[in-house]
Amino acid sequence: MIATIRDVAKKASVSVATVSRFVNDTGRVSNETAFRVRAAINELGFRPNAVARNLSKSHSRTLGVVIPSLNNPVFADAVAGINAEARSCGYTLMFTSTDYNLEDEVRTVSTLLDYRVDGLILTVADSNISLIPDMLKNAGVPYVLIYNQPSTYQHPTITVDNIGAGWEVAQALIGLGHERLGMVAGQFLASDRADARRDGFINGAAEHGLKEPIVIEVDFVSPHLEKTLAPIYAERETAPSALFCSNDLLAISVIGALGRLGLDVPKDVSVIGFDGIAVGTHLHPTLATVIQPSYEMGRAATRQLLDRLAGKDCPMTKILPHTLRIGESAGPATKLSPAFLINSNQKKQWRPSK
Amino acid sequence: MIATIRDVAKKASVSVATVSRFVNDTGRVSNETAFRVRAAINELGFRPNAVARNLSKSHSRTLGVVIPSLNNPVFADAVAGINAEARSCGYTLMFTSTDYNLEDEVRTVSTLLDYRVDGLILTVADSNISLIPDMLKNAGVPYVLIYNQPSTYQHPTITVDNIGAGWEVAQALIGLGHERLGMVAGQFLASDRADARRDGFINGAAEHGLKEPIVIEVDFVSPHLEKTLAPIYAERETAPSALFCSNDLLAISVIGALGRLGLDVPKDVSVIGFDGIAVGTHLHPTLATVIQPSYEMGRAATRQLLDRLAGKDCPMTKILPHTLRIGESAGPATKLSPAFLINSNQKKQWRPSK
DNA sequence: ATGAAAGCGCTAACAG
DNA sequence: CTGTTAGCGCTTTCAT
Repeated sequence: MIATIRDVAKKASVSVATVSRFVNDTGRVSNETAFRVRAAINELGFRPNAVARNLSKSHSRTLGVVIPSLNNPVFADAVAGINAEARSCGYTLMFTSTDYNLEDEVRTVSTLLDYRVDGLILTVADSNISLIPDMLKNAGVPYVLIYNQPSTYQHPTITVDNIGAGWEVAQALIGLGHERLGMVAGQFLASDRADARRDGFINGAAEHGLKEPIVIEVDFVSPHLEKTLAPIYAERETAPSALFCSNDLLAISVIGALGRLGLDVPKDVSVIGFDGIAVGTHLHPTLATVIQPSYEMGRAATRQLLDRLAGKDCPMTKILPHTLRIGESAGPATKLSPAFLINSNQKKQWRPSK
Repeated sequence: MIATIRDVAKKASVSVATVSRFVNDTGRVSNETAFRVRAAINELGFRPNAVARNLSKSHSRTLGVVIPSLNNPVFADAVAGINAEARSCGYTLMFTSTDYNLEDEVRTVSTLLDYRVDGLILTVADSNISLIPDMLKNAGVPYVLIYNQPSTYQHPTITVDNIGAGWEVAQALIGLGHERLGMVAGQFLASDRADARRDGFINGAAEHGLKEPIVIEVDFVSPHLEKTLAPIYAERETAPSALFCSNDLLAISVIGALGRLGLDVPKDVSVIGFDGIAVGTHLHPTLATVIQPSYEMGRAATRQLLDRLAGKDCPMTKILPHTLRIGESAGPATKLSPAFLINSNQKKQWRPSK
């Protein structure tokens, strides 16, 4: 069995109080006593039991992290940021992913609460529906939402301007000459952030008098995507010449599906995603997208939470800046002509001007 | 302050022992007592303090997870599997990523040990160098390595046959007519598994009398890759016609870099990765790769760890099956001719026969 | 500067 | 069936 503070005390012929003081550097300890204690600790390989300490003090130096899925790199990046910041402040993470399962969400938060995490960082499926933020607020447990876009700013949140970004995407696409816009949203459609992105996008389109973008909802990524897109692109004259996808993963799949339908991106259709996941920059064509500073968002959320724990009062909502990257997957609209029926293989790729 | 077991006991006019029995369903409690206790619990919103419980019992129902990086989806997938299995067994995860930093590795493991996790699931940078497995073994803390490929099987490990897979890749490439093979490895080269993959690959090549594949080592993914590859592909006659990358992320970058150098994959160069990350199937061309059952590996590791905790003795090493997927990024070798200097844009893509 | 002792919230004998 | 009580390992007054 691993040595306890009592073992150390005995071996050093001091009281446990002294050992405790030495270990935590709280209160004076004479030099020679310190020497003996240090020796005992090393001999015994003593490491203070954090569980016992946590029970004694009233905190755990532990943060709960709950996100929908690690599958999406955007969350993985945020967790990396959370991890970095938390560790550098002496906190360790209790982590769970919920797979967008509402019940799991509350179950997992309850468990984390049982472990008495000092605070929680979470992105819930839909912050306008989830009971969790209110539950946390009532319980008096510090927390901050990340990525979520509550319609009212009553919960601490780190996010980007999803509406504004959606609007910018519309502007950019219109600027490239596109007139028939579409949006494709995945499981995220039932999510506050996807909603916001769509609203901004549709507004942007409306502002230019374009007819409302069609919204294509897809349930699962892989096989259905092609089937969903096929009928739409059977009629090229009416099909969107530019597609805004609610996230990068989806955008990548859409590009693939479009390719398999014989359509070239960006020559035939422009595609733009959301998130700015790293892999997008390595693709060919590179992925046009709205970049969220995910890692930074993770850090910011952690910092805010820690500040809150320290009693500082922080701004309720922090909007981090996003960046629109017009990668190669988005290009100028080309006028449709009967020629579009001919599968010309010229690779005149449009490249963004720097 | 949140209610304690004592508050409940008082309100229900019973002893704490009875409340404890009721909560943990250990020992009989009369119906009417149960009724009162339940009422008190609900009224007070009592939730047992897991920290206190953990101190009392000698376990924490907590598992430590340490992996190099969440940046690589392959780890994210494994963590998802760990999360699923652990949660279904009532365990929660303490998570940290180390960014391949050796010092961080031991620091983080120490912290996890301080929190008295019941066991650890980890992939260390290089299990043949890391002190951690031995440290854990000596400390008597249950653990299992995942993805690692220790040269001697003295640590519980869940992995795939990296050597065999590397060998198969060589065979497959040779079967496609390739004679000049190359391997490109990233930060992973200082890793046991990348080593194993390379060994298998080189052996496979040697078996067919091919000259030893060149090994291209790259430090960072993004910009340097092109610079590294450029001089090699300046001389097409000697440059590898097929590249085996130590992981999928790297393979995707290589394909991108090659493209920017004016080389087409798979027409000019075949590229095959390792891991089987999901995004690979959505690319165009789809990524050829060795699929590891990452999610399953995470689950298997967790199950094995839990079994070990339960006292069952498990096989030291468990090798899960991998699958070679010849995606579109790997195709038949084309004989070089002076024509290769001409940038012909025919899109005659090779597709794997099912 | 150091020790004694009372908790932190819960579990688990041991009595009754 | 239920209550008493002694820990679990550490922190923290309060004395000395």
